Amino acid sequence: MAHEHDHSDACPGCAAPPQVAFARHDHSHCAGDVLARAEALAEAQGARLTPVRRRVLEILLEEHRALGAYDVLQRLAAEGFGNQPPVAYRALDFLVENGLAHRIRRLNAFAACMHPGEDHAPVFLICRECNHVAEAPAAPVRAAVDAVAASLGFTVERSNIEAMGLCPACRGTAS
Amino acid sequence: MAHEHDHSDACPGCAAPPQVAFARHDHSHCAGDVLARAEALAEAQGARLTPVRRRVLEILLEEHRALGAYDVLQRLAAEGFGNQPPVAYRALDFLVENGLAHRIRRLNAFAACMHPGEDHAPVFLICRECNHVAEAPAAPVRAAVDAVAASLGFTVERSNIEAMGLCPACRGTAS
DNA sequence: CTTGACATGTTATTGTATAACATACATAGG
DNA sequence: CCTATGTATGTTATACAATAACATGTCAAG
Repeated sequence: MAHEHDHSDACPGCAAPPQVAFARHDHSHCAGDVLARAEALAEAQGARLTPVRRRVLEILLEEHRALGAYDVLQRLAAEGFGNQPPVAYRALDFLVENGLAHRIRRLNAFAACMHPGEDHAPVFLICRECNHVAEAPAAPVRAAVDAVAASLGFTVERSNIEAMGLCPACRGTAS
Repeated sequence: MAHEHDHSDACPGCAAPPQVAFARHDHSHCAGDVLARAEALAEAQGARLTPVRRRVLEILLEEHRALGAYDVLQRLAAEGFGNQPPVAYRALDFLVENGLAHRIRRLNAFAACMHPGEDHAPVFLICRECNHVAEAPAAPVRAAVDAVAASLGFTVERSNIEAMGLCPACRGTAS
């Protein structure tokens, strides 16, 4: 079921190397790859990737963009899973807790993690035009956050960095 | 109406210099100072700091922490202003747009800006214990974000950086 | 004083998220 | 085998957050 994108030229958020995250490519490949790695990671962590959870992850990977909990729920319901909010939220929370998905607070939405097991708490680059989300390595950014926090005596446990702007594709098509 | 804090030893988020943001101090002083600067800034921008808007800013300054829109609304209603959600949201949106307050997405809440006119889009340090929010200078952090975004061809327009953790006071009282 | 722009007030609704409880399902210990 | 236990799922109901759409009021420029 390999296919080219038909929803956009850009494919933000795809797996490493980051340099191609926004480049045009067939992402059924990277999605499959991510799913395999996600399964391995879940196993390694003793987390159970049950049918609903796995299906939610697949949905996020297929859509390849940030999806609201109710969007996910709608798809689940259509496939015979429960059709009440907690079904979606529980699966999504599980994925987030286990590093298989991210919550994009600015969009009240969730997106599959494209680098499971690697750099958690990445920088999210959110295109305001096409709504696609890319993950960028956050190590230097987090270092800067830790530094300024430390100077105030604040201990950072988790950080969430979201940048709004224009992805390369949408900047090209600027109106 | 100067008074010492009775809700907490810490006073995160207070105005410059940042080194004292979390230090114990009388914040009625910095709040008044911020309010004066906010008025000046609004005037300079041709923005009208009307009674509701001004009152909302005062409420945020008095509370000195992130407040939900409905918390603000409740206080407004008790003082004879409108008691419907749009009243609070409009005032809050105005303050955010004019750089007088910030929206803390992680908390679905709003907090007064402690450095009106200075460094916008700061780093937010959110204490998970006392819920207090401090603003830290974000220039180096934003530089790091811009760098990684640029390497992907992404143009950053706005960024939102929120760190969860423990403020100095709450780390001391760790249970 | 009237027009136009902006601000406020109100009703109603949509969207997001969670509490609380009931049921099913796996699996390790008896 | 089976039953006790923890975990996962399903369902009902509700809480919390945000906005659409429209009516009214206010103020200053013409």
